[in-house]
Amino acid sequence: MDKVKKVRNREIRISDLALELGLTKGTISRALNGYEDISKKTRLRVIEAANKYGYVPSTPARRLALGLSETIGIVLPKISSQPVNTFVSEFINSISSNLNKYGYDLLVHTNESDAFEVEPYQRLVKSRKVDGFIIFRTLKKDKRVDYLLSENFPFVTYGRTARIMEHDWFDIDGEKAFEEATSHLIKMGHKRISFIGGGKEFFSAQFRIQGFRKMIGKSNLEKKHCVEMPGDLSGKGGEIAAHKLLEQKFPPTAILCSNDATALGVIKIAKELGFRIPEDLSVLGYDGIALGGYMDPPLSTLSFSIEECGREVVDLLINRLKEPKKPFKSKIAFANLQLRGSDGENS
Amino acid sequence: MDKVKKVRNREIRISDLALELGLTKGTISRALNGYEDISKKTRLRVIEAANKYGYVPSTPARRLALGLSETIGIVLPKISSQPVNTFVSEFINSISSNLNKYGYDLLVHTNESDAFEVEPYQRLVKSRKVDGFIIFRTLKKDKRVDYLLSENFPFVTYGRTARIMEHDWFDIDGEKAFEEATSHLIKMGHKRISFIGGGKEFFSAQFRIQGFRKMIGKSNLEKKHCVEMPGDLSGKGGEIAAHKLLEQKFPPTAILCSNDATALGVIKIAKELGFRIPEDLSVLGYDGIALGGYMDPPLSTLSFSIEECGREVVDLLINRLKEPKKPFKSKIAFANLQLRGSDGENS
DNA sequence: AATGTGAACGAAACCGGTTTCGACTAAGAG
DNA sequence: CTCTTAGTCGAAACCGGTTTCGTTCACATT
Repeated sequence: MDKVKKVRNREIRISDLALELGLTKGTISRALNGYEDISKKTRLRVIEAANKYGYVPSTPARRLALGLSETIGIVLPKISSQPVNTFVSEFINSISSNLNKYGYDLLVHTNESDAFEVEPYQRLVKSRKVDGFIIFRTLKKDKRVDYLLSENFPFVTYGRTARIMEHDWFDIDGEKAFEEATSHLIKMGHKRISFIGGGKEFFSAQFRIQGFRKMIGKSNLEKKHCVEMPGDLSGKGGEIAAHKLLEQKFPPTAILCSNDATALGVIKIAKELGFRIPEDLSVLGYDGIALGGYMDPPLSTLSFSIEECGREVVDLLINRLKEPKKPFKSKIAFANLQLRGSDGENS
Repeated sequence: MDKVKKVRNREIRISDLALELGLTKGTISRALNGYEDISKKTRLRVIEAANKYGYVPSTPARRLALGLSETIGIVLPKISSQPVNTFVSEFINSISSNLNKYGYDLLVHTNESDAFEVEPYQRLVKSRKVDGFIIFRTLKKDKRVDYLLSENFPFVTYGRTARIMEHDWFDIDGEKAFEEATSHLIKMGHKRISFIGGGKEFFSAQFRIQGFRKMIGKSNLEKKHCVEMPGDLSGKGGEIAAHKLLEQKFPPTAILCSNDATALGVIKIAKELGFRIPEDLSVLGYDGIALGGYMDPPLSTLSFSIEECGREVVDLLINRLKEPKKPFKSKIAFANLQLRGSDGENS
């Protein structure tokens, strides 16, 4: 691979500034970085000159000298996995915006193979391109977490893992969310409530199904009519599960889905099979994607703030970088039942 | 702001390797970078040792020495602008994946104020954090383009600008797309076809409306029944425009929308007003978002490959970096009419 | 045997910052 | 009028690579 020609930039360097002011670069550097041993007079002189000439320190040079990259890495799965969701873009948006506040940059890397491979993380660690990671879509046994822990490399997860006590994390309380959703459906008089899960590999799937089971268990509904179906968090997965559920002799009157995409698939098939929504069938999703509001009927869902997710993980990670020794922190946020129209009373 | 403590990494450095092998770091460097003046024997010895010890060059050091950041920047608008679309995440996914092939990283920055401000670009240029930019959602008169051209800084746009001959760009042929869509509707027997535009600030809006006008002009339809409405590329904008269009004495029998979000808003209002789709009203969108397929009826749209968009802009930019003097290149791709169910014959 | 040649590597400068340490100066203390 | 001391700044090392230039040595040449 032929090299990119280097075009030394004509940007002003610290030595230019030093020459101009008759100082040494060490002094310039300390003046700009607020050291106490620089007189107020020269500090002001330096700052003024820096502004005048538009001096901005060379990031590569700073990074080398400081031994820091001031960059956080995030590894995305290949898009194919969830093309239906705006989560990733909103999450990245929030993360980068919040990182910028702290003077950090966001490096986005796309995984070529599997989203959970360790390899891209290794490369980024060894090449010293990032100071920390944000990991999302966590697994219970997560190799990425294992690797970074073994390297003692800073990171935070969005989502819990089996090693919850050994790292910082932020998560939405999926269990509680599905408890709420389930009891809402029970209150609405539904007797046959089904659940479509998804992404069993994700730890989050367990919490969601637990919430469902817990409330079904507490109720006096007939368990055999409250079926749990597997899914894959895609619209297609919802379609398949819906076929199986709705073609039963006693089909559910309400279906709780692990995410909105699944719910959309369910609604599609339900309509094809002649179910009216919400009269014959209530459908609840999870994610709160904006497009759900434009469905017919508008999708009822559990929504949460992605902006908050980004902000929280960034705060946790920055604190970790600042104080590596501090005990690990975690935070849980809640999803809100957003009833828009795809759910109703059981008649 | 207190500084992050520096934890000098225990990663192996080039000097460690040099010591270990009894060579100098210059020799190690040249051996690993394929210089001709290193004997095959030592080259192999060096490579072997590098693998054995897991040596990976420090990126900050390389970047400083090379005067390159090997990083491409992209500045995202604050999410509020288009929460309905998966474009951004797919685009980023494709870009980062394609950049990785060339050994480049992707730096994602989020604009705090306006998407079209120059300021974040300036900061990234002056701090030497990136070697080039990918700009999207271009304006006809684009300050970002003006700035980067004035600095002679490499970039490529996704979307055309007024200074089309002065930079590399990739775009979808919006004019042709809307020509096709319009003539499709004409062929289906529609006599009253309306258009809802959007994002007038974007250059792309002009091409789309031009395509519409051109085909309406060529036809013998009554122009007064082929209304053009403004929009803002949001669902809300579609709703507002739909109200105005459909509450006319002679409402359109087909509405062509500048994007899918708008089309969803239109469909929502149309249904509320009692229009059956597609029997009473055909609606066409643009973008090809996956979720459109789950609408009722599934949204007909003009779709294109976002992966391709990412790949093309990356190729253009990398070539520019490799050969800064070459004449500018551009490429146009086409959108495909994807008829899913929201359009039909005019009865 | 002296000279020329090319292959292979070492030495050192350089990239542009940061940080430690020491020197100088002026003011305050005795 | 010396001696400290604090306040300022310069000098230089350092971060970890890359690259230029020159040296060394083996070997072929005459």
